[in-house]
Amino acid sequence: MARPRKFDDDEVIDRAMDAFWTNGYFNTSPAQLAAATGIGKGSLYNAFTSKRDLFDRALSRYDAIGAEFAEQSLAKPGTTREVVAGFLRSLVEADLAGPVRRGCLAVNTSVELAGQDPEIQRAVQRMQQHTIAALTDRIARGRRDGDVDPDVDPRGYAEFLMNTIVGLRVMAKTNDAPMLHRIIDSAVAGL
Amino acid sequence: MARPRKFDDDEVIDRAMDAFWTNGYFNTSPAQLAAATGIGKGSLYNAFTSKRDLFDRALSRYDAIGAEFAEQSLAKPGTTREVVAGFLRSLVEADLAGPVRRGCLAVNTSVELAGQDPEIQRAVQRMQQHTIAALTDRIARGRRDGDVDPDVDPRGYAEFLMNTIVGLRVMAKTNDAPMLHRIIDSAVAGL
DNA sequence: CAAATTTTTGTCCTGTAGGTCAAGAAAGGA
DNA sequence: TCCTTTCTTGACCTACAGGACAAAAATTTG
Repeated sequence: MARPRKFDDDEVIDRAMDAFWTNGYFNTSPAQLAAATGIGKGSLYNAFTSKRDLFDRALSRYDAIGAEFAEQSLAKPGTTREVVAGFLRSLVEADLAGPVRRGCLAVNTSVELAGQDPEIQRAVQRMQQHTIAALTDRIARGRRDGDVDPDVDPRGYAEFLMNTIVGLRVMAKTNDAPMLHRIIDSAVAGL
Repeated sequence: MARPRKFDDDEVIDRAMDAFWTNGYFNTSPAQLAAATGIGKGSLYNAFTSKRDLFDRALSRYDAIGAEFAEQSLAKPGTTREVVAGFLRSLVEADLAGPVRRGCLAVNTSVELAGQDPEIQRAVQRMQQHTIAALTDRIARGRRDGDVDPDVDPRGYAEFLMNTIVGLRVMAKTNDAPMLHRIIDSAVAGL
């Protein structure tokens, strides 16, 4: 019927996500996106309407990856406190692993754009809700298992942990592993 | 001897700080800075070497303001838990008050630049240390007053609170007051 | 093979970022 | 009063952001 695409959309979105993640939205130019994805600027604008559209898709992709990771991580064996602490630690370790501290794309985006842009604000909210829901479920299960004090409100504690995670991913830009791990220990002490 | 400046440097820095705070570093142009400060672009570049230099000074100014606010706020009467909670609440309320959610300049800067720029990274660290020190002092005093459990490590808890604050100032971009206040309550429960 | 359709490449375009510079203006000193 | 010095204004400059578009290329259908 017509000439087929030479590239896979999802792969392009993945690479674009990396570029946005490392440099931020404003500081990533179409030229950089073309270089990062390996396709011409023209093809990019043909496949995706605009830089903003591509960014929106990259955010969705990030959401999907993050939601699955949380799911997997929280399904591991162990007490609630151990599992939750392990989840937070793995996030921090991922932050510290790379040569450049890119943090969390959702947090970066929230800081850079959510204050001005309601659509972005909603996207970030959705992502947070996914994590909060996963944490809530795991804590509720802990309560059923007798693993967590019945006084703990699963949803409330999950929101508190969400806030801790967001903090950690910013703090990871300027602090070392021991301090971050101490913070995690404090945060899960109530479980 | 020579023609004197028509403007006060500190006032210009204050207004520049506001512009950077609202729009971020990359997304604030020299033209905007000129408009925000009320002086010509040429004068700006005469008085300050570069956009970056002006930003550095704005950061210093922000640090000074923040440090004094923390000092004042934590010196208020009340139990340690009350005073600390009041401090966090006042930060959150400031975030929610404005028409545009600009968050915390230090956090914004950390997210936007600290990953790539070691100088910025150190500046952010300094600011965090000021807040951590103020919180540590207040908690230590609480322990002496018999107000705080002796098992609490002042410095460790201060670091944890610092992380909570950073989280809150990001979460304030996408969440409402009740949730943020619940998070604060959870965070001070260990005091 | 021709036609129709969609992609790719590369050129082109407008606006703005970030900054420079030359000219004139405002002070104090000789 | 004129000179020197520093400040201000505004024009100017180069590079790139973000995107539009035309022409050529690749595929399926008839």
